[in-house]
This record gives sequence, structure tokens and C-alpha cells, in this order.
Amino acid sequence: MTMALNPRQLAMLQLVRERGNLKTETLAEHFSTTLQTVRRDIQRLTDSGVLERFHGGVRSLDSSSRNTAYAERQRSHAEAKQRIARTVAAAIPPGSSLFMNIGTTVEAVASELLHHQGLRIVTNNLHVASTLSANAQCEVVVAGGTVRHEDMGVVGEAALSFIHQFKVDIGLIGISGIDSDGTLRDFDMREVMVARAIVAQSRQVWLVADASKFGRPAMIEMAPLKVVHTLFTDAPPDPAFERMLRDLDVRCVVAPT
Amino acid sequence: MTMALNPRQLAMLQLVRERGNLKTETLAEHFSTTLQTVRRDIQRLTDSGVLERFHGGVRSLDSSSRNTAYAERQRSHAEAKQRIARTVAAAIPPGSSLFMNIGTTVEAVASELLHHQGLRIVTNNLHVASTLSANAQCEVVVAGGTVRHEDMGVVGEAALSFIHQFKVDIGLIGISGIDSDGTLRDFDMREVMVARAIVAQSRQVWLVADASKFGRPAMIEMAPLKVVHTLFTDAPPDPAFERMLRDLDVRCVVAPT
DNA sequence: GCGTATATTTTCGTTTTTGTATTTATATAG
DNA sequence: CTATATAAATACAAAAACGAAAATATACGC
Repeated sequence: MTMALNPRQLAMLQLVRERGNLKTETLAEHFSTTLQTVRRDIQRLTDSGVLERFHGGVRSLDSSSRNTAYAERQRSHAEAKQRIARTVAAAIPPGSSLFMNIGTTVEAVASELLHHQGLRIVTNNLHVASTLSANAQCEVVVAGGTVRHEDMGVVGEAALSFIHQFKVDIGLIGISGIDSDGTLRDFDMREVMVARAIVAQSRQVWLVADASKFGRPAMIEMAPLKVVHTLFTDAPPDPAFERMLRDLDVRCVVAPT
Repeated sequence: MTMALNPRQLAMLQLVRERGNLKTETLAEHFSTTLQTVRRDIQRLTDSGVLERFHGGVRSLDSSSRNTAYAERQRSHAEAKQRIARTVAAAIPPGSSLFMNIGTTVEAVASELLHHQGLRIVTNNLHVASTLSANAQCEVVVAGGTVRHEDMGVVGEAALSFIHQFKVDIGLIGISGIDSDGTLRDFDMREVMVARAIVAQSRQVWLVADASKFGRPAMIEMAPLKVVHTLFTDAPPDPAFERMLRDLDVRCVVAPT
């Protein structure tokens, strides 16, 4: 039988997963040991398939870096998304209950909530569930239903009736586009249904959308913009948009740099 | 049968759980006894599955160090698990419907199903859902409910009633231990409830368990072994076990090397 | 007190891990 | 393509940790 990993090897695995990839020498330094030992550790970890090595170091080989199309979307506007996420996270009171739906910005918020206390989070986004399950101080509830392959969103009739069982403080939603006619729009009917359910079951609706979403058209109308209580974004909207927001009584928070 | 733990062993267990992991020598010092005694104590504690040892010390396997504990469990017996997984995957007919529950061996099966066609899979395991969502030919349904932090299992009342909506061809389950008295046992009540629901709603039950699970005690009884239709494992069970399997009419498939 | 059962320590050979030195492989500039 | 620097594999010795068994201590019933 293969002996279990020792603490150093376990820590190494975790570190590489966090950073994505690391040089052998950096690891040796970090654990104050020799290169040989690090190489041996790496060998064991790669043997079991969780890491992959390249000349000079190792990289993590888990789900986050597999799907390139998805990873790409995640990278785009990464800086803006993180700024928005930090702002949103700071605005969420401890002990709140939340819905969180599909979208890379929403996922960025999840990462920022890792050290919040006592949250109750209901989500149809498996990335969010996965991220937040690392926070032991946080109750994570995932909606049941069919998993979409593109983005690991849970949708379908089951998800809708699941969500309807809850009533939460804040419904945090992402969106494909905010049409200039003042409607929130998305591309996927099934996800739109989920988002509507979330809006219906939340005392407040918070929308996260980077500036690229303004005026961006998408097929399906999800809801009028006025259902949104607060919009979090990364850059001030243009005057026309701003007026619309004011008319509809939507508060707009621009994330500081 | 199993002897009760003495005060020192209980204290040791508690200490390890607090600190996450400890060196054998530290423990010997702390209890002002010899290394041998500590090792013997450790042995008893690991036999019952609450601690795990590595060269130089022990670590707790429960919530206090869950991140690392999960990574470690995933790695241990990796080769055996993959062999079992390949065998199971080969036995699953195209177009089947399946339940898949918690367990690293079950997750290994998920990886092997990435190129199967037309499966319908219901799972309470977010790792399985995540893995299989990469297979576009496969409908993945995730159970709704509370997410356990240790292993990303979905449990709770909601998960149970969700599962009860389905009736599938094959219920594929993992388990913490198969007691020598012929019962399937696990450590977590909530996961046991889910497993029972899966058993109830499956036309056939397939159990995946590497040889280390044979005769390994665990607290909670999940079901009698005879509910299992086929057991997939990595090494031939000992004669006593084999007789029991035959008596209970459980088919046993040993994965080839 | 005596004998027995159980628990602990001591001892010692074996295994595992780690570090150093040397050789081989790999990447990169010119 | 070749030269050269850097990384990785190999080999081996030293140290640490392990496991088994013998010796010793402790507890407990009679």
C-alpha cells in the first residue's frame, strides 16, 4: 500500500493549486528543503495525476484550467470583475442570505466572500458552490436540476421549484446584456427562467455587470431593469444610461480602482 | 471486538483534531511517553478511520483539516481506484441512467465516463457533476440541498426528496467501510440517508470499494450488504468474505490489473 | 502474597526519507 | 545546428522513523 502524503506534500499540492504553477526552486525555498526532495514530492503528486510537471516546475491540472473557452471568458475583464466583486462583497452584511446565479462576475464575488462569516447562500452555479464550500462559516445550498455543460449552471423545472422554496435578503445576479431600452437580457431561456425565479424570491436584487454589458443586445428579455435595487459596475455609465437608472430608481455603485 | 479507548488515546485524538496534524515525536513528548506507545495508540485510532498516519506523524481526517484531508483521500489508493473505475465504466451500457453518490472511487468512475454516450446521471456529488459536465453527450442532474464542506456532497432533506423523484437503472455508490458482519457503514448520517434513498430508487445497486474497505468499521449502518447487486473491487476478498458474498448473492467483480 | 493479564518500555534490525555528488537530459541563444 | 546554462535523473550514504519481539512494569482478582 502506498504511504499517505506528508504535510509538506499536501501543502505543496495546495500551494500549486492556488498559484496555478510554480518553479521547483520556489517550492524548495518555500519549504526550506532541497531541490531533490521537492522533485521527489512532485513525482508522487504527478504520479497520481493531480499535477503536471514542466521543465523547471509544476502546474495544477484540475478543472479550472481544463475548459479553455470558459477560462477565456473568465479572464476577460478580469480586473474589472474583481474590482466589482470586492465592492459587492464589502456591501454584503454578515449573516445575510443570498441567491447567486450564473456569470463569471458572480463567481468573482463568491471568491471574495471566502472569509465572510455566517452567510447563507443559495446558488444554481456549481462554480460558486464549489468555491464557497471552502468557507466553513458559510452555509451553501445548491439548487437541484439539470447541469448545463457550457457553464455548470443548474437549470430546468426542478431548479425553479427549488428556488421558489426560499426567500432571501439579496438576489445577486449576473446578466449577458442590459439593453438600451431598459431591459435585462440573456441568451439562454432556461437561465432566464432561473433568474426570474431569483428576482421573485429576493427582497432586494443586486445586479453585477461590467461596463461592456451596457447596451449589449441579447435575445431574451429577463426582466425590466427597474426590478434591480442596486447595480454594481466598474465604470460610470454614459449620461443617457445614468438618467435611465435614475428614472427607474436604480442605485448605481461604481467600484473604485 | 473493538476495545474502548483509554484516556490518553482520547486526549490524543482530540489534540490531533485541534492541530490538524502532529508529529509522532511531539505526541510522545506531550504525553511524556515513548514513541512506541504513541504509535500503538495511533494505530488504534487510524484503524477506526478517524485519523490517518503519514511517515512521521498523524493527521485528522475530519472537518478541522478538510481541504488537505480530501486531497489526501483522493490520492490514496489512486491506482486501485482507477482500475476499479475503468472496470465499472466498461460495464455500464450506453444510454443507462445512473445515480452516483459521494466517494473518491465514484469520482474516478465519473472521469472514466467522459466518453460514454447518452448517459443520464443523477448525483449529489458536485465533483462528479463538475467532471461529467464536460461530457456533452451526457445529461447531468444534480440533487439540490446543503453542500457539505468536507467533500462537496449535497445532503439534507431537500436532496432526499429530490432523489426520490427518480428511478434509475443503476445506483452506483461508494462507502466508508464494509463491516465483517455484512453491513455497509459510513461515518456521516446525512450521507447515509442519501445513500439509502439511492438504493431505494435504483433497479440495481453497484458498490465500488477498494480492498481497504473490507472489514473496516464505521459508525453508522447504511444498509445490509445484500442490497448490493454487484461489488466492484481491486483485489480478491479473503475466503470468509467471499463466502459471505456468495451467501448473500452479491456478484463480485475484481478489476484486472 | 501470588499469578495472570494487560500495558509500557527497551532494544535492535529494517524501511523510508533526505541530502550530496555525479551524470544525463532539456531548453535557449547565437 | 551547436554550445552552454539549467534542470532532472541516478546513485549512494546518513539520518529519521518504523515494527517486532523481549523485558519490564502495572493492575487486578483470588
